[in-house]
Amino acid sequence: MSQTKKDQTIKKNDFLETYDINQYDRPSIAADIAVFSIGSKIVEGTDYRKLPTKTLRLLLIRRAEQPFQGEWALPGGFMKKGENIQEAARRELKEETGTDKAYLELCDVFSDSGRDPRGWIISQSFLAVLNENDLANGHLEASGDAGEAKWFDITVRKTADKKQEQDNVVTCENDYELLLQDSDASDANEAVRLWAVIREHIEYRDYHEIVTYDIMDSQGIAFDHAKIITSIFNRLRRMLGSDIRIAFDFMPEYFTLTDLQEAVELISGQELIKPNFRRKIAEYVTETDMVAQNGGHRPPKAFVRNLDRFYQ
Amino acid sequence: MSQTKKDQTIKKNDFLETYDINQYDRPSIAADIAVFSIGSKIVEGTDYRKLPTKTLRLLLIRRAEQPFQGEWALPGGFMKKGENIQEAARRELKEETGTDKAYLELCDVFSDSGRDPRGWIISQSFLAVLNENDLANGHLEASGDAGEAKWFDITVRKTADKKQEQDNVVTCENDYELLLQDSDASDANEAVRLWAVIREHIEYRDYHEIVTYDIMDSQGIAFDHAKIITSIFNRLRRMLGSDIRIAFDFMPEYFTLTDLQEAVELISGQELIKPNFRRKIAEYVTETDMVAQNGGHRPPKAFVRNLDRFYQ
DNA sequence: ACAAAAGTGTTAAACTTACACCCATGC
DNA sequence: GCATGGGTGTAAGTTTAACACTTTTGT
Repeated sequence: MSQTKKDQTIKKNDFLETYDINQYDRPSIAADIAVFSIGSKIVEGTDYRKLPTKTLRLLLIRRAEQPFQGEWALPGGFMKKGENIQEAARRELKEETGTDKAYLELCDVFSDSGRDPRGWIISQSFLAVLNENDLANGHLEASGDAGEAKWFDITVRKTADKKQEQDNVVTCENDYELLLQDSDASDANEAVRLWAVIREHIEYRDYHEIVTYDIMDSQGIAFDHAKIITSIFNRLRRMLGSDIRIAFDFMPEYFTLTDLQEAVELISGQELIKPNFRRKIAEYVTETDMVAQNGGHRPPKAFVRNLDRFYQ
Repeated sequence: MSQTKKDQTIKKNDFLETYDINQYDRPSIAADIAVFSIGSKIVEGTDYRKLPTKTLRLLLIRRAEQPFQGEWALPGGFMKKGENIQEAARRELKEETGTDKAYLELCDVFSDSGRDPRGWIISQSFLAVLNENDLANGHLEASGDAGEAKWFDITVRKTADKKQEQDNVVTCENDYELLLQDSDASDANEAVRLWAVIREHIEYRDYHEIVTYDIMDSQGIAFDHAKIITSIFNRLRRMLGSDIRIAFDFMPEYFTLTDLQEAVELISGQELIKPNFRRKIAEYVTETDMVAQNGGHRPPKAFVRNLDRFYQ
């Protein structure tokens, strides 16, 4: 601060030897990943013509240890020295799913003090999107390290929506109900069912916004992960609004346009008009001469991504 | 991992007492902030009718200590126990600029090992936008802690643009020239002039993308901050494309539509057609009965933000 | 035959883009 | 008077949105 000219001649190496990084308190860094996919519900005994119902799914891991033993958490783990946070996330994702074929993007950072009872732990949250055909053997395995892994049908519903202005400060409070249901349960009554209510609190003051999330209620979801899940889901929805390409990450190499449209509809929560949708994504896909066989109706053509137009 | 049923009955508190967070290596966390504003160049002796030329500016701090002593770095500092990363960033921003009236948003995380010679240090990078009228006394002060602070005119220019496809892997290499020039230099020859070439490397493999930045060349910019600056500038430009509201964060409470348009043009690097621009932003502004006085031409009306439409 | 889903064409409305023009001011 | 910037109108082109219709299949 008040260093003189003379002091500045200290050599770089001398400095590095006297600098002790351990004098400061430091947090642990975790990468937590919200892995989304789309799965189909096979319902027996329905009309042979009908396509299976699809659901948006989130991958969760049952915690084998304290804290939050037995509750469900996002897959993830601690960052190791020598790797960067993106590498840590990809390593964890591969450990849990066995695949590298996934979209992976850093989203937000959760660093409130007290968010983890084990100590000062910061979570770098990631959004991942994959197609379940790319899983190690086409399905999840007990990958060992973190306990049981399961897909959950995810529903996020806005239940309240409040806006008020006072003294040039605009405050919005949005409540979201997060519902997670065991995707593969044969008996609906026996299915694991997780639940949370999250309040998004947006404050616009002096023309800048501060967004915070609070957990109002939570059942069976470990740590502050209900917050993280809700915020990443909202981000996925927003992303889709400005760039349709994220929908393709749910698809396998060959896919039908109806599958793609269903993906967009599931994420956005809105039905789309088929011809309009097809015009919109036309430039991103290439028709193949293959057809899918899926029931008592005209077989749909299979498409692949049009890489040329896909990447700027 | 191979915990038995019996072990799982350990009580939460017992667990917490035996858990030693210090057994793991941990990084330090810094918040580094790219503070942008728009400033005017007062050129003496030009036509009395002409408006001052505006430039996009970035705030940098001259490092008083090793490492990188004498070079210029983003304002920022280490996160403290008991605050979250957003609070740390706002604290640092206030220390450097004296204001709370700034847009502040977490962008990316820079965590490559070896990025800081002092040890394992992760940078959480933030974008900040402010209007210089909101600075503590209308201008920067030697705020003490971190040394000399200065505004730099920032220019980012794409100098190369390569795209190739091989084995279903698309690779893009974009080179950017980053130029930073002392905003307040009276003599152009004596002005501090910082410079870097950054290569953005985008790899699309298995339908997911990995973006990395490399510093090809750098003059006078500390740490890997040339990377951070370039990536945040690109983010600001992209943001503006999808949401015009960020442009308002450069404005004071009362502003003219020409000032607003100039802000958008400076960030996007593109000239806009006045009537079209005005139609686009019409819903975000409210006309006042005040006028600005700025030279030998029709005085422009002053506008304020239309808060109602501004926030959803 | 029929229900389900695949796939295409048409039109009106909304928005974007480009350009042309007039107005008010200080010197 | 004139150069500079403030401010508005209009028409063509493009995109979006809604709807109606035909085609193909397995049982």
